[in-house]
Amino acid sequence: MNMVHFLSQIAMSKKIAKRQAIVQAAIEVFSIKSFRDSNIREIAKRANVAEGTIYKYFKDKEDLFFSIPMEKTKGYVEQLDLHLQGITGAPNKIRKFIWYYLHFFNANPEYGRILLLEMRVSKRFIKTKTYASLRKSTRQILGILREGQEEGTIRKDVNIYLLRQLILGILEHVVTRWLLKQEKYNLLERHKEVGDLVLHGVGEPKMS
Amino acid sequence: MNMVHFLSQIAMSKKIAKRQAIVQAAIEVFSIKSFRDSNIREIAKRANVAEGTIYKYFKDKEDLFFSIPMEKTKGYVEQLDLHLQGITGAPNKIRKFIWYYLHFFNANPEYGRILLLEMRVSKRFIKTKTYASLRKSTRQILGILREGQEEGTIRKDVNIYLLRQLILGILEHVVTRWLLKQEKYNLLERHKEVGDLVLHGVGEPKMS
Amino acid sequence: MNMVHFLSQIAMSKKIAKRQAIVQAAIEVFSIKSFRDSNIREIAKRANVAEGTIYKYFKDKEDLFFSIPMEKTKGYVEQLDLHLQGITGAPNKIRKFIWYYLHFFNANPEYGRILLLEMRVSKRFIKTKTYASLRKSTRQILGILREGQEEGTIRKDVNIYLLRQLILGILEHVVTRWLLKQEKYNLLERHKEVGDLVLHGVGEPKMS
Amino acid sequence: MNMVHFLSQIAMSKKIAKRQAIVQAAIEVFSIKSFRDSNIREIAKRANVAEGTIYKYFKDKEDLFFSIPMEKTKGYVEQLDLHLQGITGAPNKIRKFIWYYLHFFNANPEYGRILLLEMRVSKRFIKTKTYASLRKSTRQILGILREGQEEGTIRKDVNIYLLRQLILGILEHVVTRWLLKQEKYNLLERHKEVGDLVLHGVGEPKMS
DNA sequence: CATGAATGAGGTTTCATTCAT
DNA sequence: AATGAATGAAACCTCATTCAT
Repeated sequence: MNMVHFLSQIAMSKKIAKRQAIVQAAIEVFSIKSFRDSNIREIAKRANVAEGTIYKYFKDKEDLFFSIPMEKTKGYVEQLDLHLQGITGAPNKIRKFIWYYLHFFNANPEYGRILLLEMRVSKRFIKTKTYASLRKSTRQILGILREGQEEGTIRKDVNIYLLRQLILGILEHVVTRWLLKQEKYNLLERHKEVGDLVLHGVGEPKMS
Repeated sequence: MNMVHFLSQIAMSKKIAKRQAIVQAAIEVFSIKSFRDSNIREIAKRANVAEGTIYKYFKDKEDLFFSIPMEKTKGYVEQLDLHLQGITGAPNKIRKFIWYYLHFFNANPEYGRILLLEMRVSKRFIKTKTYASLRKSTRQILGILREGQEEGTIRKDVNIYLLRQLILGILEHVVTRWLLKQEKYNLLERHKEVGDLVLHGVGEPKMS
Repeated sequence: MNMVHFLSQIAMSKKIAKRQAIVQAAIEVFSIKSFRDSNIREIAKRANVAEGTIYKYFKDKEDLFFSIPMEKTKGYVEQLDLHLQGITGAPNKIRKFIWYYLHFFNANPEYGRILLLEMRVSKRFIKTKTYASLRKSTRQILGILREGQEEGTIRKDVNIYLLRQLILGILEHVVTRWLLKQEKYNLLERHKEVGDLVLHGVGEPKMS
Repeated sequence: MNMVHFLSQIAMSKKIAKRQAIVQAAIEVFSIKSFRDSNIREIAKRANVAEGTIYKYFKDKEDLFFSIPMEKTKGYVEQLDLHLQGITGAPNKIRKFIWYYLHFFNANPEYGRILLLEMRVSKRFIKTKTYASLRKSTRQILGILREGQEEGTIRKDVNIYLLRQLILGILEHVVTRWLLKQEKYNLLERHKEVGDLVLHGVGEPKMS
């Protein structure tokens, strides 16, 4: 590696670090107020950069906003994959999925507020590339459900797309309520119950 | 009834009508853009009143916004009560609840966008009186669930608060996706499947 | 005239007066700096109105800018018509036209700076309605030139469109130089000489 | 010539070349948008240099802007001199001057837009050294006019300063209109007519 | 009671210029 | 000498709210 290359690498990592700092500041600010109520000045102040600097890294305010899930999604998917490895049987995988979902937002409530309270309901967002890659991450759940149907642990007459909606629906609902109640309890408390409900339904318990 | 009283009643109903017109215009405008992106000017134009007039009926923009669910909630609850009458058994009542929920938003997508895409995730809103009365309407579902546990159609070891979250979670999720996809299909198509999923779960079908 | 009508007339004339005040302030500001270097704040200050008020009367900064010539052009054309009345013969009319042109800008140097130093060279301006009406006012000069050709005082083989360009060219040039030299001399001093030059050309004096 | 000197000469010509590249890029950019609407970033991009580099060669944006006519004027004057050589009689020289003026801008419309639509009307520009040297180039026309008066082809009672204004006025007017009309026709078409008009005036044709 | 003209604070974005590398 | 990241001031425009009529 020659000198120029070496120096450019340092410059590059500095740029990445500054970009990260801006995104982190944006997460903090956007999680308190809505997109419209947040302002660039405060993000710049928190990131310790000038306002104009933000526009060197992001096209505009919306670009910055929608850039937030990119990194976060990557980490989420990678970790989820690790957590699912070595687990056998769809039911156990579903329980793990539920656990990890709650665990993740328990650890990232600020990002949760942005993703679940703002972006999830934004007409603009669902046209974004970021949204596409986010959807991809929920696609793996379908694989688990199909696997369950093949191994006989999940009924074959269930619409797995709707089942996914049920799982995501209750998770989103639980996390959303938790966020709106200012995270006054530990989200993970719920994980076993949610798993039971999703897997066993509301009818009579199965004889074993 | 004397004349003055009579005239004042006419004046009163006129006032109520104008208030209604403003709220209706607000629903139309707030359902297109977010609270911050909507403006009073357009609401006034649609309601055929002057901008200043809105401030005779509502304290400020937020007051107008949060006034929207009041009327709507009243109609929703009344109709839901009627629909549930004469139905026996918790499972049937749950199915009817699901059907009515989907039916209501299928008929009121504009209000749906306001309630589910905006208010449901607003920190301010959950401190509102309106929110309190809205919650009351979802409280009746607990009664149905308890009834089910007593009559033996719902397992006694299920946390009914969480079960309510599951029901509301999937319904909100289904309606939210439908709204974001510009209502391109009929929401009611889903009602039977959702009921099956909630009631039977994902395990092996029960022998009858 | 009923009361409402009467009152609305007062309101109307107030609005017109305020609009006039804004235009006048705009003339003062735009004549000092270029369009881009001028700012709305200063115009508002000079007009004694709030910045936002300007946007009630004009769509945006450019709309305000291009609104300036409207009124002025009207006055110019009307006065010019009066001045040309009762004068016989194209040469005399041309002399009067030259005199009035110089007289007008001698009396309105601020407007001159805006029209001749800014608008005349603006690609945007020539697409404006205002420009169209302005051109109309220079069209009457063609009538005079045609009249001259018919009465035999102007050579028939001269391209009158080019002749108009010559007349406007020298007038614009003379006024432009005067404006750039901070109006240090009286513009009307030039009127006779310019007339001679345009009418007699540079060749040998005609024998009389 | 020693080695160091030789190398420094190469360095020098490289510097000159880079300066030229910047000026050329500036001409391209400034001819599209106004001085204020043009930006250094785009000029730097077109010149294939960094933004900061421009500030090594020019004090600031205005310095770069006003540097444009320097080179161009030099070429214009030199070529004009060549074209006038061997031509006898003021009228023929005036015709040639007109022809060359139109020819030059026909070949350099970008520079024309900068010089005639921007600089010519800039209060700042007329205080520039560049402007002084530009004026010098129009001074030679006075020599031609005096020559004409001495040889009897131009009337002695004509104010030659005003006559120069007439010639420059119509030329500027013709070229300005052509530039604003996006150069849709060939500018040189006009040259003979303009010469006729300037030389013969509008009165009766001279008997020959 | 109704109006709508007026306000002016506030926010996003651009861009000439600097300076450390 | 060249770079280009960083700066931060400046400006247009919007809009909720007020208040005189």
